[in-house]
Amino acid sequence: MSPRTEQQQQSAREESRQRILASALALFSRLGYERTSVRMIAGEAGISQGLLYNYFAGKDDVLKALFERSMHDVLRSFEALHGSDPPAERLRRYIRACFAIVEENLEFWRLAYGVRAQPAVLAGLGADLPAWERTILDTLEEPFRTLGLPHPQTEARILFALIDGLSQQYARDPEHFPLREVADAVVARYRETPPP
Amino acid sequence: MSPRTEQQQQSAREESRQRILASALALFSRLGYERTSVRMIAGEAGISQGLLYNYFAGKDDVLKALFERSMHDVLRSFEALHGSDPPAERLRRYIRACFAIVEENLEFWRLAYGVRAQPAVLAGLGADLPAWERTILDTLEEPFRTLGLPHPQTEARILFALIDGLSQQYARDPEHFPLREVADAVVARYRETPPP
Amino acid sequence: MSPRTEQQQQSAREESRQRILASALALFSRLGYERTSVRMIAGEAGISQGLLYNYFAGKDDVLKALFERSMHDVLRSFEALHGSDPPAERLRRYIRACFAIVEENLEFWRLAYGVRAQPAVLAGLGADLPAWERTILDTLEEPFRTLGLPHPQTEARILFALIDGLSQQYARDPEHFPLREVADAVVARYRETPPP
Amino acid sequence: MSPRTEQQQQSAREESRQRILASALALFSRLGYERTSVRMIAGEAGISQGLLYNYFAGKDDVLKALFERSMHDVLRSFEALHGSDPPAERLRRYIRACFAIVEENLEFWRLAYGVRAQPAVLAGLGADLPAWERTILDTLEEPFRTLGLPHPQTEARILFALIDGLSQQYARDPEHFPLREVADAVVARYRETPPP
DNA sequence: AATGAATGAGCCTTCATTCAT
DNA sequence: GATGAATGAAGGCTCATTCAT
Repeated sequence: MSPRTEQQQQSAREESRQRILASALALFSRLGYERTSVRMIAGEAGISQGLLYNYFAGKDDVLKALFERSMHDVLRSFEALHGSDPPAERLRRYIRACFAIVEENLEFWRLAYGVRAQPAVLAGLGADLPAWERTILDTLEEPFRTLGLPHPQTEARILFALIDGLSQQYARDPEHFPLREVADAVVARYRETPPP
Repeated sequence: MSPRTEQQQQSAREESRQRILASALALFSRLGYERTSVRMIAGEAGISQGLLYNYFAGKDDVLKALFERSMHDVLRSFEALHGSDPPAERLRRYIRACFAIVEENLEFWRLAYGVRAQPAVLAGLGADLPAWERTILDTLEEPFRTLGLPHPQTEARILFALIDGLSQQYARDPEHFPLREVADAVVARYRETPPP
Repeated sequence: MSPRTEQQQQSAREESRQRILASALALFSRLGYERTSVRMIAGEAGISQGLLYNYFAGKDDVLKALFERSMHDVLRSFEALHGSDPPAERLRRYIRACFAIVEENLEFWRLAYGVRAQPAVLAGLGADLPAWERTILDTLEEPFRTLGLPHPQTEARILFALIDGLSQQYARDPEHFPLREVADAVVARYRETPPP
Repeated sequence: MSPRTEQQQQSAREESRQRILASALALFSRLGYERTSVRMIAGEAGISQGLLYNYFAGKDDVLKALFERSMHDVLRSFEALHGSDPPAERLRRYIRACFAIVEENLEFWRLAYGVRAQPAVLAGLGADLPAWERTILDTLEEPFRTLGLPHPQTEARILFALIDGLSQQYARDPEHFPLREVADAVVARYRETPPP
C-alpha cells in the first residue's frame, strides 16, 4: 500500500533530480565547479542542503551526472548525422552540428571547458571526457580518410581544434561573438576537396 | 656594518619572489588554482606561510603576478616579430611564435587555460587577460587586412581559435601531441594568399 | 469486513517490533550505538525509516527497549535459581547461570558492555542498568552472608567483577576464549567454604 | 633568525599539545569519544577549532595520542616492578600496581573502558590496545608459571579479569567504591601458594 | 500502517589570512 | 625579514526526526 503510485513517485523524484541538476549547471557554469558550494546549489533549487544527498552521492556526483547526460546527448546527436552522403557533405554537417550543440547547451559547455582544464576536477569524473573526445575525433577523421587525404588524423585534429577554439570564444562572450558568420566561414573553408 | 647594499637587498628580494612564483606556478599548473593552498606554495618554496604575505598581498596576487609576468613576456615576443616583411611571411612567423611560446611555457599555459575558463577566478585578475587577447587578435588581424582579405577580423578569429585549440590539446597531453607536425601543417595552410 | 482481528493486529505489530529490535541489536553490537544510524536499522529490518517511528519513539527508545527486554529476562532467569539449596550450591549455580546468559545473548552483552562504559548514552537509558546491577549484586551477596563470611558485600563485588571481566574477555573474542574451562575454574574456586 | 628560541618554541608547542590532550581526555571521559565534538575540545582548551589541527591530524589522532601516552606509561610502570622477588611477592606487587594505575589515571581508564567496548572506534586506533593487553597478560602469567601452577595462562586470565572488572566498577562510581579494601582483599587472596 | 522526501542542526576538516614574537 | 601559532568562516557531508501523501 504505497502512499503514492509508483509512477508518481518515480516521476516526482526524477523531476527533483532535474531541478537540482539545472541549478547546479547554472552555478557551475557561472562560478565554476570549485567556487560553487553545495549550499548554493540547494538554495538555488529551493531545497535544503541535506536533501541534495538524497538524490546524489555528493557534489562530484552531481557533476558526473551533468556530464553523463550531456555526453550521451552529444554522442546521439552525432550518430544521427551518420549517413551515406558524400564525405565532404558529411563533414560540413558535423561542423554545423558542433556549433549548434554548443549554442544550445551553452551553460554546459562553459562548465565543460572549465573542468577540462582542471586535471584535479577532471580526475574525479572518471574517464568519460577523454573517451568522448576520442569518439568525436574518430568521427571527424573518417570523412577525411574517405576523401583520401594524406593525413586524415592530423586533419581531424586541426578541425577539432578549430571548432573547439571558436566554441570557447563564443562561450566566453556569446553576446559579441558572431557564431553564425564564423560557422559559415568554417564550413566554406571545407567546401572544396581537398580542404584547404 | 651595513649587512647588505641596497642593491643586494633588492636582488635577494626579487629572487625570493621568483622562487615563490615558480613554486606557485608548478602547483597551480598541476593541481589547479583552487586546489592549491598557500601552505603548499610556501612549503614548495621552502619558506613559512606568513612570509609569503611579505611578498604578495595574497593568493590571488600571486596569480596576478604570474599572469602579468607572462602576458608581458608574450607581448614583447610578439612585438619583436613586427617588421617590414611581406604580410604572409609575418603571419607565418606569428603562427610559429605562438606554438613556440606555449611549448616553452607549458606550465603557465596549462594554468592560463584553466583560469580563463573560470569566470570567478578570472574576475579577481583584473582585465588583463581579455585585453591581452584583444592585442593578439589585433596583431593577427593586421596581415590579413594588409593582404586585402574581405573579412580580416573573422580570419584573425579563426586563426587564433585554431592555434588556441591546438595549443590546448598539446597542453593536455604534451607527450602524445605532435606539436611540430601540426604547426607545420597550419603554417602550410597559410602559405597561399588568400589563405584557404 | 474487519481485515484482521484485534489479536492478529496485535501480534503482527509485536512481530514487527521484534524484527526491528533484532536488526538494531545486530547493528548496535557490531558497530556500536553511535555509529549505527536509524537508516541502517530500518534497512536491515526491511522497512522504511519513517515506519520505525511508529514502533519506537526514537533511536534511544530502541536501545531502551533492548535493555528492558534483556534485563527482564536476566532477572527472571536469576529468580528461577532461587531455592532452598545450600548456599554454596546456589552460588555455583549463579556463576554458571551468568556465563550461560552471556553466551546465549552474546550480541546483547557486547552492546551492553559498550553502553555501560558511556555515561552519556547510559544517561538516556533511565536508571535501569544500575538498578539491575544492584539486584545482581544483592543476589550474589546473599549466599555469602548465609555462609557467614565476614565481608559478604565485598565477596559479592569480587565475584561479580570476576564474572564480568571474564565475560567481557569472552565477548571481545568468543572464538578464542575457552569459556567452559574458565567457568569450571571459577566454580571450582568457589567449591570450598570459605571461598578462596 | 628564528623569532623565538627553538627551545622556547618546542616547549610552548608541547605545552599546547598537552593542554589540548587534557581537555580532550576530560571530555572523552565524561561524554564518550563519539559524543565529544572537536568544537568542545577546542572550547575547553581555550583555542579555536582550527588550531587543533595544527597539533593533531584529526579527532582520531587526539585519541591515539592519549592512548600512546598512557599505554607507554603503564608499560614502564610494570617494567619497573620486575625484579628478583619471590613470584608470590611479585604477583602482589603487580596487583597493587594495577589498582594504583587506575586510581591515578581515572579519566583515562574511563575513556579506555569505553573505547575498548566499541569495535568501530577501536579499529581506528591501530593494534595498540590489544597488544598492550597481551603484554599485561604475559606479565601476570609469569609468576604463576614460576610457582608451578598447572594452568598459569588461565590463572593469569582470571586474575586479569578480576582486576579489570573491579577497576571498571571503581571507574563507574569512584565515590562509593572501596578501592583500598577491595584491593587488600584481592591481594590477601593471592597470599598463599598456590592461590586459592 | 506505510512511505520516503524533506529538514536543520550538527559533524569534522580546510583554508586564506593576521599577528605576536 | 622571518616564523608559525592562531583565527573565523566556510566547506562537504550525515543524521535523527517530521510530515504530506
